[in-house]
Amino acid sequence: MRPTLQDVATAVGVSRSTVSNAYCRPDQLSAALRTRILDTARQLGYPGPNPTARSLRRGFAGAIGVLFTSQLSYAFTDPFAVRFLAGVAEAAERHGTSLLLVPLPTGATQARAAVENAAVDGFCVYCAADEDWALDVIRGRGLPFVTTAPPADDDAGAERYVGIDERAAARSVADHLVGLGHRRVALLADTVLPEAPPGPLRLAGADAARHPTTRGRLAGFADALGAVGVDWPDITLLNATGNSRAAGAEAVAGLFAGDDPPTAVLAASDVLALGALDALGERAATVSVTGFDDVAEAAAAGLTTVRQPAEEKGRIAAELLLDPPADDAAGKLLLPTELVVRTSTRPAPRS
Amino acid sequence: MRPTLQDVATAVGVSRSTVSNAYCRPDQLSAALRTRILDTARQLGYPGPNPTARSLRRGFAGAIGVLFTSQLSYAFTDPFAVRFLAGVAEAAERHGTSLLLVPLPTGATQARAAVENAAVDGFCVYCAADEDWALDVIRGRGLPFVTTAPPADDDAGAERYVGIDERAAARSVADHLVGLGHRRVALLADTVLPEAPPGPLRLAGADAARHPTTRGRLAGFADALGAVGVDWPDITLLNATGNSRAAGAEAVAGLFAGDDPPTAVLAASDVLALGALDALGERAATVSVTGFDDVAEAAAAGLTTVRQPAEEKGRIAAELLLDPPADDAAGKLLLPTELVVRTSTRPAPRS
DNA sequence: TTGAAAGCGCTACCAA
DNA sequence: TTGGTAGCGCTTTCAA
Repeated sequence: MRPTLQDVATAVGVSRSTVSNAYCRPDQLSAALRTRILDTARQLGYPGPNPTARSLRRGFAGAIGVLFTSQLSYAFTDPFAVRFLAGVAEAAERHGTSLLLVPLPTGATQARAAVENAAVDGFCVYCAADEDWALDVIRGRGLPFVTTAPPADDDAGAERYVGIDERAAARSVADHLVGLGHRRVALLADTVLPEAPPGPLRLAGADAARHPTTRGRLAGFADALGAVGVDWPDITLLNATGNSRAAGAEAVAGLFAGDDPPTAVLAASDVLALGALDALGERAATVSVTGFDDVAEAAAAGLTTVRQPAEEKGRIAAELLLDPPADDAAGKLLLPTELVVRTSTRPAPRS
Repeated sequence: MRPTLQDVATAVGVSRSTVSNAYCRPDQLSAALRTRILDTARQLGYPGPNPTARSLRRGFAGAIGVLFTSQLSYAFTDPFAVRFLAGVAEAAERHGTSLLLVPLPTGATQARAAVENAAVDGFCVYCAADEDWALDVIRGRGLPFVTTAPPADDDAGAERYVGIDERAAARSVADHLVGLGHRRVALLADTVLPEAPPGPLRLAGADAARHPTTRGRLAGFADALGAVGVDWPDITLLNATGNSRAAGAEAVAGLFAGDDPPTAVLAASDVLALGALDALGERAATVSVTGFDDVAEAAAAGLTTVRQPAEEKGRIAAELLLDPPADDAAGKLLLPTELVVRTSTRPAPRS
């Protein structure tokens, strides 16, 4: 049996409180006694106060939870998510707080349970204004949380978030393409509808997309095209079955075989855009492609994209959680984005 | 005040045990009573059993700790570490276990405390055969752990690890380079000695390097060179101040300005190798460079390297922890590696 | 099918 | 400076 604090107390011949003080309030006892206690503890093989018992008693866990909409192991394949996480880690590090990454099982009940059972003091919820159930569970637990997007309904009062203006940002790349004369354009996004197959997809409008981030970006793309008279029904929408390079390539495959193919592809993420470039191969020299996020690979590939501050988003999210601003409005942040023009976009060919 | 299980019990007019059963042993009470309890709980706003209290009582945390030698936020900038983490996450996901990422503060005492206070059932210790103190703390707590390298001292009995044969793997790239006729070679590694400045560094031998992984790789490089009569004192060793592209570039800068520069650079990681290529610029066409790990960027850069299975390493580490093999030897794994020859290596120029 | 009792290991208050 | 007391919120025997 592993010795407990009580065992140490008995061995030294003092009370539990004193042993406890030896560990967490050195100033509450004489140095001599403290040394004696710590020595005895070492001899007995007492590993120090049990973290769980301490958490229970103290009333906090010393960790914050991080929730990803997608499978956790997928999150690590998404360069933007990883940079977000790096930012969160940086803030947590400074605060001496640990990070609990909670995988969400597929079943609804089990996923709920995972959030209910996380021993944390709060949550960073990545990219999930959509996962209302998770936010409900967190609220139910009375825990603070920060999301990476404004709440879908504005009635949700005093929430905290750090996001970007998805729609305006998307519009900025789309405007760039439109300015280059592109009119026949394909939009590329992932998991537009839950079970949609890869490739062209009919959708009533940007609003019909499943994921709020996707909705915002598609709407921004559509805004720019609408401004020059290209309306939603005339825009090709391509669905990718995941936010990965391979899925991006798959979604685009075959599109350029038909006649009158698009002159440009507006992707909802860099990863998808890079996949599109993969699929285009030689044709990439004539078709314009844009991304979103400005991940590291984008620069190397010469991808025109919208930069959003990834690490900063994570850092701020964690800070908002770890020391909440007194001012309510200060907890609602939209970070700036920036259009980054590289070589993957060029004037539309005269037709 | 947040309601507790007791409050629900009182409200329904049953005992705490029954409410507890309603949550974790549905078969122990009638469906009707259970429904009544759950409904009342909802009305009262009871969020379900407190995870910490449950952990204390049940005696396990439902999470495994992940420890990185370097700063946690740095780990996310290292593509190999991220892939390792993805593997760990995959296994954890399947097991319904969370991942506690524990940042290690700089102070020795505080770093110890961080490991002591982690509410976890075991640890995956990434790349830290060196961090003996951490392993000691973990052992002291009586927790199981898995490392990514064999223990430095073999007397450490029943440990579990999943690593590679660093020395043999390193020798395989170095042999390739030697086979191409290279004799004037620079080795590039990071943090060879704790406070060493960037650039050329005198070292008594590969064994003198601080980090065990680095020791293994440098030794492997030296083996191959030694076999053709190039001995340690004649090998240039370059120190990088971190495992990053920038640090790799910095370490190499200036090396090729002198006369009789090396014809090849053997780097201890892909990231460093890519940095070296950055620094070489045009000269990269004449100098051969090799990496280690085979991260995603390596392929795009045409980097000759040694591939090791990153995700698998993580996955296996977590599995070794989550369901330990009965057989002791089955917990000690060296995974295969593979030399991947690309375009960054070519025959040495005749001099 | 339900309940009473007995802690899990610790910390914080207050009194000595 | 030290110790006693009183729980933190829960689960799990075991007996009814």
